[in-house]
Amino acid sequence: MYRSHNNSELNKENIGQEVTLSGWIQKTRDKGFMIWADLRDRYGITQLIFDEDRTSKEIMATAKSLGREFVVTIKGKVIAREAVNKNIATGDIEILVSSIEIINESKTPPFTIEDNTDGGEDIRMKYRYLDIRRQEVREKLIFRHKVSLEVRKYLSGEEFIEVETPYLIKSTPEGARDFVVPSRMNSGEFYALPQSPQTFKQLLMIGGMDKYFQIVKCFRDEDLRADRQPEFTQIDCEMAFVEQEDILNIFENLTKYLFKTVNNIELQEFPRITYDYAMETYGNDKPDIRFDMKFGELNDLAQNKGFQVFDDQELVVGIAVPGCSEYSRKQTDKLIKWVKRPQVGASGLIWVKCLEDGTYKSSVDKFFDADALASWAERVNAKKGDLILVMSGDTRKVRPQMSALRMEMAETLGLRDPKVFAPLWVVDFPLLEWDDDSNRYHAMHHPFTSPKQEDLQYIESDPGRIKANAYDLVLNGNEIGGGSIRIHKKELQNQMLSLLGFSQEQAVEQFGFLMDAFQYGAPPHGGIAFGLDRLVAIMYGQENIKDFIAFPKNNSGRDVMINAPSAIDDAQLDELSLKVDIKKEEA
RNA sequence: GGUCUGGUAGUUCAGCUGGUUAGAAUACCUGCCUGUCACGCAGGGGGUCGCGGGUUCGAGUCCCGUCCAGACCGCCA
Repeated sequence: MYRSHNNSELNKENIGQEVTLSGWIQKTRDKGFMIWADLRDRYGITQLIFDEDRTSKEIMATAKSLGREFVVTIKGKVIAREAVNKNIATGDIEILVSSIEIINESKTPPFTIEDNTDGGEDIRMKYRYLDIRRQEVREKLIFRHKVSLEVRKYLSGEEFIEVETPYLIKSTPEGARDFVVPSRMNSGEFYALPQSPQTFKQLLMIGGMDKYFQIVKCFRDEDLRADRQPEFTQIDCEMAFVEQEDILNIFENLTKYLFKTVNNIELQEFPRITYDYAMETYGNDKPDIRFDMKFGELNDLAQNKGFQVFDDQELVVGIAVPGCSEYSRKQTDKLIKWVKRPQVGASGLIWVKCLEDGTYKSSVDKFFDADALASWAERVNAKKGDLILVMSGDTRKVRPQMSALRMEMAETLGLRDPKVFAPLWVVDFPLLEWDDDSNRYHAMHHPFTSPKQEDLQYIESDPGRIKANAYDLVLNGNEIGGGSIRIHKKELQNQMLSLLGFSQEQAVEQFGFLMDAFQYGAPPHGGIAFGLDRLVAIMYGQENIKDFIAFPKNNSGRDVMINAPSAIDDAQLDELSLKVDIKKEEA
């Protein structure tokens, strides 16, 4: 037998009992006459004691030889500690060891297995199995498990059915790049891994499943970020006979339920704003509304007053940064430098200090008098003590730039409190998005999103102004879910695909199966998908999703532990009828 | 594809304006220690300064290239 108890459950009640425990040696404290060892498993830590008077010489010698991360099984008696430790659950007791077996020795780990580990990200990923022994990582994985479990409970309670959909599917040109898998039995042909189970869940609706969900891996071969992995998990949902309102309600309730059961937080009703409002007010379709700093458009107040920088620009926009009117020249210069970085790409930044005495000081005092500056202050809702920051230029450039600045200021001012949760719905997304590179419209959400009925009239004349029945759930500046009401008629789907530049043949080749299915009584339907990794990370108060994934990939899509991806041998290539021809640039 | 930051002991980092034998903490090893729990004390071992080239009397430090890691922009229907 390896254990009668785990390492967190013994306490005063157990004093006198003979127990068997197993685990890893966290640390030994050798005082010569007495040796303590912390025995760790996933539940906690129990202190073992060996001492000259009560422990045999042989066991004493074994105790001296214990190293970090040795796996041992011990038998012993639960005794009261002379000096208790209030910091751990088992702090009242210790185990006087009567026998010990070293099950497996361990090399000295490359980093310490502690909450404040000395290991950097690099080394921890290479030895991820050691990293997972740390309480911090373990807790995050358990937290994720709890969220998944509650999702399944809630949706099952609402009569959703979890159905698995295939991973080996068909590559499509729309959207992200596909990961492809060569087929041995069909030489020269490839499967693609799903970017989402989108068409399958729609087919399930046509199949009458009515309410479907799946906690499912999705794959996208695009560049990565702190909150983006090439394989990631979605809570994928679809419902038939519903309107947008039904979906928003159910999944708002799911979100509230998760926060209640997992975080013990009661969320209020989620605000709903339109995409257009989000862009005008926050310059961004996933606004962080934990703080204010709403955009104020200043065109009418600031243009044609002799300041050439503003004149003839499409947009002049400002925000009021709270409590920063005392910024020094050095600090404002730093901000100007920051917005000029290539990542932001602004051409400049104007500042106005709203001083406590009611006067203004600005970088454009030559061009604007106090009355003018006061009118700006009113427009951007600036109070005494605030710092107004203003940028100008093309709307589609300035908005994201100002948005980046808004987030940066919030970050510096500590307004992005990870323990505060501000969810909202962004609705009425545009159906299409013009792409200069390919010189055509792209679906903003995906090609199956239904246009709003009242905008169908623009489908020939001005497709760009069509709004969609599409919505995102945004939490603290992150998109954590997105969905839409889908098209369920063949004709409209065809029209949509042709808007996206598909020829009739391509449309049939790519999505003929779906449009065929629409002809056999497709019900109206719609759905949503949540990014589970991101949701879990944010609920936990973090934005980096790596620690919530047991074995994540690094920035370049590599698994540094197993060293994947890697080359495959010629025999394997032969079977797949593949030849690898890596082009190397000639010097 | 691009921008920025970093790469020095097992690990995390410091190392200025180029100058003698490259440091700290921690981890590791040895000894001591009668209640430790971040134990303490004394001692010890441990370095291809990512790699290649260049400038220089002299390079961890400056320059060029390259690889790796991280954050971001593009990209992510």
